[in-house]
Amino acid sequence: MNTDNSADNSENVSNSDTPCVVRIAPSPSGYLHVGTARTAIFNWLYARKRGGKFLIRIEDTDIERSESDLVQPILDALKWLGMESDEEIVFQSTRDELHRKYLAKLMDSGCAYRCFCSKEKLAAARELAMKEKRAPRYDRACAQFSAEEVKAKLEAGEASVIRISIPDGSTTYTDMVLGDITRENVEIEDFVVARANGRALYNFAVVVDDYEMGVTDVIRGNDHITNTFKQIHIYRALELPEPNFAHVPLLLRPDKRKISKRLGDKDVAEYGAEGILPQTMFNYLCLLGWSPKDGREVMKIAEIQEAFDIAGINKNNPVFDIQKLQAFNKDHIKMSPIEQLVSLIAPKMQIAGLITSDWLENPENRGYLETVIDLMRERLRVIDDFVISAGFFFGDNFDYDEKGDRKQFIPEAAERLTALANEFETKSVFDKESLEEALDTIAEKFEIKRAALIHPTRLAVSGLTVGPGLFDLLVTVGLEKTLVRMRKAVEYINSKKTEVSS
RNA sequence: GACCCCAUCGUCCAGUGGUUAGGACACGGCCCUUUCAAGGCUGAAACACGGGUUCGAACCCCGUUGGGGUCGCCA
Repeated sequence: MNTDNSADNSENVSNSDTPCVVRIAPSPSGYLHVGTARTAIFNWLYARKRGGKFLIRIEDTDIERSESDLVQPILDALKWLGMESDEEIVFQSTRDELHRKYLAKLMDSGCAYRCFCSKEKLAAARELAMKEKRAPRYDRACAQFSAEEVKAKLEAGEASVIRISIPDGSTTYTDMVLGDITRENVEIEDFVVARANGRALYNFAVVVDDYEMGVTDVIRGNDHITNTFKQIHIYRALELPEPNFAHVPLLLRPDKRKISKRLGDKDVAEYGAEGILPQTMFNYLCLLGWSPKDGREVMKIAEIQEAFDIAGINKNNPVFDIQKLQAFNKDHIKMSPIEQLVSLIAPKMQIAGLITSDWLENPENRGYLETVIDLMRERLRVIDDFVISAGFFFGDNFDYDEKGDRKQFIPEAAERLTALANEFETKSVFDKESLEEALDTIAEKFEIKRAALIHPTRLAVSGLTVGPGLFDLLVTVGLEKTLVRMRKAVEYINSKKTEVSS
């Protein structure tokens, strides 16, 4: 009799060949945070792995403003990550009638009753319970009323909500991630399923919608565990089949608090705007709480899809680490197809004023941009780095790095750069070999190390002290610009000299 | 406070009864000397604590501590 663990249990509740329907159910906030994105990813992976369906439902029953300006950003962010609903998107707010139908069914089942208690009375009771260190639970006062009493109150126009009655005993379900979870039913109060105005509340609407949408597997955040017990009792009262449940750990901030918009945690779209690739985000997010167990970390989405197994999801809450996200991004930039990089980088260059909107239409320009990207991609952490570290390939308008200026643009550099520029000019071909040859010639002439020429030249041509190999850099920039920039630097160095002497 | 969940380097992830406890990010050092924000090598760094079970526990059980979540006529 071996003890069950979550992996074994998950095998029991759903075998991997069964077609499934999963859903992600965000509420419209105009914002998709990384936690929700990650939950969506797990759902999506689960569906893809089994050839099932991935659906999106917008839970907008409370928020009056279910305008598309609050919904669209969420959909956009999901799409950015490569996830779209396999069916038409469901808006919970449009299903009021359906919810009411099931509410009537619930009343008929005898598993629910009308409650006439005032909000004030309930709030006071709750407060008292907390103060006395008891769990706040509804006292079932209204469950005692006879049918006649209820009828009379209703006719008298008393406002009432609907509460579900939770039976005695205990409730256990098998979580695909956490294994068996049990709760004493006395801990689950007779919660409200419908408002005084007759509209269904969250837990009830979710059950109805999940059932109607054919959802077979509910994969959501850990924070829904208590809801799961409530929902199970709704399924039972309505005599509907229960789906499988999986509760994935919550994403935490470095200070171990739950990630939230309020605390300034970034929107998924913001990471995108800052130059994180969607495949990086996808990869990093699903590795928070899951791994392929074989040491692989930086993976393509197809690889992840292949290796994914919900039973392998951890139980503990991981901390979101932006440093590691960026490190992943560096690797994904290296592996990413050039077209993707061009399409991401070009708009940023336009904003930076480095190229015009039609610049890319010229195939020659595109080729040049691709060359530069290939030269630079090795050292990019985020897409935005490109604008900073490769701007000099596209314009002469740059300042010299301050430290580099002090260190490299010493008085002697003027003469050396001039000589080197002249030597470059004599070369019939402008390639790595001849450049290296020219540099060696001048180094010998001045009896200095190559580095004493290389560094000032780099600074003169790029304004930077770091970057790709100098000869690659120069070949890409081209002879003409190289000479102009070197001579411009010479002038600058000379002007520094006169400033000092005057 | 009640209930539920969780617990391996600073962080993420391996490790399910016998391992020098492994990898990644971050951090330190060294190398490359054509730079580094690139690359290579390397170092420091963890089984929360206490009891059991067992010949033997990071791993199984119990407790403690710590962390997280939930406790609305919100979703």
